[in-house]
Amino acid sequence: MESPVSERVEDYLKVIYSLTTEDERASTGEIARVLQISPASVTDMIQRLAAENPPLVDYRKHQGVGLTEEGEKVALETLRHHRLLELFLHELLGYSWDQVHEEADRLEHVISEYFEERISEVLGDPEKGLYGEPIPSEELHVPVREDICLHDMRPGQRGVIQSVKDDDPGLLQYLQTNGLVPGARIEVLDYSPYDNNLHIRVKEHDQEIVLGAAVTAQIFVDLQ
Amino acid sequence: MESPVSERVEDYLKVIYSLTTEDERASTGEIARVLQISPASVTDMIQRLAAENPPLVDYRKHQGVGLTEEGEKVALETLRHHRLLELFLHELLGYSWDQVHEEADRLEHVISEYFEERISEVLGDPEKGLYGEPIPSEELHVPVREDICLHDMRPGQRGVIQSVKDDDPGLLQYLQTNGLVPGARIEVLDYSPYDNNLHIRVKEHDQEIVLGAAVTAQIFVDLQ
DNA sequence: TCCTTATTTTAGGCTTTCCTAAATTATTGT
DNA sequence: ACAATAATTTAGGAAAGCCTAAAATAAGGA
Repeated sequence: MESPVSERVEDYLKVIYSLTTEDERASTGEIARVLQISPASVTDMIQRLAAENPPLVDYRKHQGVGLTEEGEKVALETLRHHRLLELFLHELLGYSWDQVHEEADRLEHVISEYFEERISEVLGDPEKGLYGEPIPSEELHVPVREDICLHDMRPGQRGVIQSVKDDDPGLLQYLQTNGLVPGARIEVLDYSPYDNNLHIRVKEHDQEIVLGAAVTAQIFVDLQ
Repeated sequence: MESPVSERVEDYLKVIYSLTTEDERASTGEIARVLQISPASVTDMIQRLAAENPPLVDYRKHQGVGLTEEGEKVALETLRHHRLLELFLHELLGYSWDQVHEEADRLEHVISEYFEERISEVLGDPEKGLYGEPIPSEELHVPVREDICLHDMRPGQRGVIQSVKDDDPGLLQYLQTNGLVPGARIEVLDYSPYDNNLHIRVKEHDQEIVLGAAVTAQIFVDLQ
């Protein structure tokens, strides 16, 4: 009933999962940008995923995609692998923060359930990842997301902007023009301990920006 | 100059390496049997490998294949990954002997050089694998193979028959008909401590056979 | 040696996943 | 509302790996 899925399909589902929120579907273009391929290729794959039995995504022309229950299951399984691997590489093999992501992205597709179990046990069945993000449980329940101040985020962390303190209209304007609005997906690229600046990427615009503490202290983010 | 190679190509090169000896090239049919695909597919792939730049195999129609220096480098790198992974899974993650092989076969293609370094260090830069086989060094030198009596081999070990004591013509005949000749690749499947019998598989014939101590004591094997 | 049998290769095709170029559908500014 | 622009989809095609059936070659026995 559950046919195994290719590594590439896992990649697509993972991206769609991360691009999707309560009431927001993922668009062809966004997926293409994240995966660094052409939009046409994405349409192609999406249609195949929707035609699977059971379907892995819910697709309607020109209206983006969402995951079905089956698709989400696969995405969460992959995500669990990823998070456990990041922790494992850091804690047990001495990887630095910026090294773990790439390795985990390759390993997540090939480790067995047994490998997952073993490293989970060795790590003490953690519920939070290297960056504080929730790790889906073995039964693929996702713990509630945690609100964290952007100011406290560090390189490698990714999340969705949840709220912005709206005292200063000028600041709000500035944030708006840079896409730093609730719902925006961001990733911290670099941190400077000297001036407390954060170098971040705003996924929507595929744009990078450096923010000072005065700004980062006003923004709250759900870790992904 | 060194273009990266697909996982499947690594599989082919690994198999050709294991099927090749001093003066024996690997045949299309053998490779097909090991990889469980059709001979036609093997010819196809072999020809592509020979057409690479630089070529990874040395191919002449109807005369089997051998590895070029480049091809051997890739095979040894993969083999090193495999052996280190087996050791790692067993020693650090508590895998049993019969569980390590399959997992290592998948992981060997995706771990980075850094991962290799890290587990090698954690394991104390070992030179012998889980089954006593030589592990290619970081510079891809293969330690000299060790001659071991089949009688002393245990489940999971694999090797190539090197020599057979030829006192007993009847025994020789028996060994011959079962493919137990120098060059034959074998794998120990089971060991019975009560009667000292070994249950082994002869790869060439994809045939299994149980041998008593009287026989196993006469056969010498190079561990792979 | 010559014929039968076994092995290898060629030919033609299929599936995945990607591409570019062209066509279609949405969105946006006036 | 409607034209210009942006996003998406369709069409046609390529490379990697696999397959089966048929053709070519090698090996072995009388």
